[in-house]
Amino acid sequence: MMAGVIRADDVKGMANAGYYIALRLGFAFPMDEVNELPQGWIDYYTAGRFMLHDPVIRWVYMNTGAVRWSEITIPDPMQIFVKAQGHGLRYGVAISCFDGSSDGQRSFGSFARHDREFSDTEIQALSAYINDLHHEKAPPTNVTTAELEALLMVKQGKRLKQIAHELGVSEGAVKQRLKNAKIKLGAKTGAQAATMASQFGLI
Amino acid sequence: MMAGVIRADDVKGMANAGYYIALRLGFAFPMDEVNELPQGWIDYYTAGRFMLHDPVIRWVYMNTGAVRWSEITIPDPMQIFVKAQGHGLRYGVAISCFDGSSDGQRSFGSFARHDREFSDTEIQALSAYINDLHHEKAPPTNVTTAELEALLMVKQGKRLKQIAHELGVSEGAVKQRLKNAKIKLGAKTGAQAATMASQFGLI
DNA sequence: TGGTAACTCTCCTTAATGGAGAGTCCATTT
DNA sequence: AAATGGACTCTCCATTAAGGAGAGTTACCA
Repeated sequence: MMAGVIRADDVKGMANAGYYIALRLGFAFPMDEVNELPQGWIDYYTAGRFMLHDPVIRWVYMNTGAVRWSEITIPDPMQIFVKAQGHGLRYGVAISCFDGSSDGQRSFGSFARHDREFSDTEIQALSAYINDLHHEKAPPTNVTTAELEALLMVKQGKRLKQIAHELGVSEGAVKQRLKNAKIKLGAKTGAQAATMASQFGLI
Repeated sequence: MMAGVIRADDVKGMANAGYYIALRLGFAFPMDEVNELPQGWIDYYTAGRFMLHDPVIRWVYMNTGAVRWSEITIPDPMQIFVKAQGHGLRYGVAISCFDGSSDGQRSFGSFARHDREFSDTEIQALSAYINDLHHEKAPPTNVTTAELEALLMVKQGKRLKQIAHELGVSEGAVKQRLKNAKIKLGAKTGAQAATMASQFGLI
């Protein structure tokens, strides 16, 4: 039996009661998140501000690796696991991934099923998935200040002519900076480059 | 003495040891954040994963209004306040703002000084500032599905021609959708509209 | 039925993009 | 002290894409 590479579609099938992924958690909050939990649970959780009390959150902050919800020993005074069951989130696995090399950023996911525990194979596949996403979202480090400066101004809705004027360089220079930025970010358009840099927290 | 309207520049002077603002915290994480804390503290805080233990964070999650750090009674087993002092964050105020009307989103800020406590007037001004930002960041609700669909594809680096083809409409139609989206978002260019929609969590 | 709002389209102007090439500033070699 | 290579910056030009003004088409609601 092989784990194989899995994609977003496979995850939906595997976590049939929903899942949540937070990518590149830094100082306090992540760079990106994927929330495929049931809307009812999202609303209830939000209104109740459960995050700080959620044993899953506490576990992923403190640990690295994977654990079934049923194996988490952190106290649950607010009965969040019980409340989650009411929304179909009965069995689950929490996965936390930490890239020692980077600036302390970690990513985690919490996946839920309503019918049975996750198998070891599934947990392995999901761990690999989180790990992949974590590395995919690693921001490029070679984008120069001049390039980011131009990207920021694009994000702010400025035109190339205006950017050139404000920076005191030619329009051609601005174009080149944006062209370089696009290559480094792997973006096809200026709009995509600006949103990517924004999500990476570069600008 | 008047509180008056304050801007980002004024905040830097008022919180002379740094500040942190999280805007529109929903399910777990905020839509936007401003981090003007000292880099040394950011690194230490990140590496130590203090967030879940930080009495300030716990306070702003549970309460609405403003409180001086010295008045917070939540236990601080990890001595985060003491550790913060080593980075110049000696006196502080936490401000939490909740807009009952919206979908449970709240915003908060934590501001620090190294020399003295914040005055009531300052706290009032900072509260107003957070409140303003909170309302400024309220996502528009009138952007249509078709418009968001087009914005998403712009964000993904697609060209108008390709978007039109994939959606089965004319290129002019796509332009019109983007124009409407820009008006509703208050954006000057498609790039700005896409990044704004992205930060609002609309796409 | 007149008003309004979303969507659609065309025509024209202006802006962005991509390719090829060249000068500048460094740090590393020769 | 050249020479080399790399990263960055800038120019020019041809092509393509985006933006703006205006008007037509549904469809729905008062």
